[in-house]
Amino acid sequence: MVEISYKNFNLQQICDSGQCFRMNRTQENTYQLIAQERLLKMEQKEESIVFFCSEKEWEEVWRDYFDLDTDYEAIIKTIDHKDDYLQRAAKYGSGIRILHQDLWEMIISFIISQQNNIKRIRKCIQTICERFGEKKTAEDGEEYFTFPTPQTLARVSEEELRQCNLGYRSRYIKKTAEQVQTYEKWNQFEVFHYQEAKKELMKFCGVGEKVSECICLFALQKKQAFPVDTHIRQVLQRHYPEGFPFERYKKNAGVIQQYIFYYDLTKKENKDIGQNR
DNA sequence: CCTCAGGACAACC
DNA sequence: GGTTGTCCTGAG
Repeated sequence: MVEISYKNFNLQQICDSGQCFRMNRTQENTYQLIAQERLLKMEQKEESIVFFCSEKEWEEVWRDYFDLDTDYEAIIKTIDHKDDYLQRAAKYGSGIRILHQDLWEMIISFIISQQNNIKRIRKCIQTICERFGEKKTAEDGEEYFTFPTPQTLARVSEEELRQCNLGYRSRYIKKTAEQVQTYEKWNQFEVFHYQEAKKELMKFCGVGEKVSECICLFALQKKQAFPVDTHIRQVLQRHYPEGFPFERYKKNAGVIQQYIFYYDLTKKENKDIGQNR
């Protein structure tokens, strides 16, 4: 068990920021995450977070995964003081961190994400893990499924993928799994710069510009990647009709994007709750 | 019944 | 190089 006190680190905000589809809230203040072939349980306390794993595992696996060596407060401080909207958004989602997730898993996850909503994306991924992943048992006896490997998904038929409700994306996934098998530069993604990584990722079937940017941000730690979906596009039009100041935030634009996304998303949900009452 | 949710791709012009 | 139709599914 490891307990850390860290200012810009909130599990609920990370959960709801739409970057990780295998992290869930299990109870009021407890969460679990399946990543790195492991199941990690966590508890959010007022001033700290408890991770139910050994000190060794925390240092070797999760420290990097949760991007602990990046100072998010410093990024927030670079925000234009006159930019009221961004100030509010960053303050609201100041506990968000950009997770260092697995490349292969992100490629498939964000291919699934196109024309899809978060709830359904989670369900689709859960299904392919249960059907094609490896069943494991955690130390406390809880069973979970790992994300299927490229080898496995390359052998799965398109029809079997369709039965996971992946729709027309089934063909993309099948083909990308096959492409990855024979892709020679796989190990080079760690050294590719942003533009090159983005371009290379778009060679995979079903990966366009938006999906590629998501993969760059959430798997390759390219914090300058700024995925623009229809949702973000609307926000930019509404709040930045003169254009968004990309130059100012260039190397951390992706972090800013996450603040905007999370702020706008949960703000809308709050509105809905208000109307229902 | 139709529309839309965090797009990509091929087939055009 | 820009535009348009098509591709699944489930919720509203």
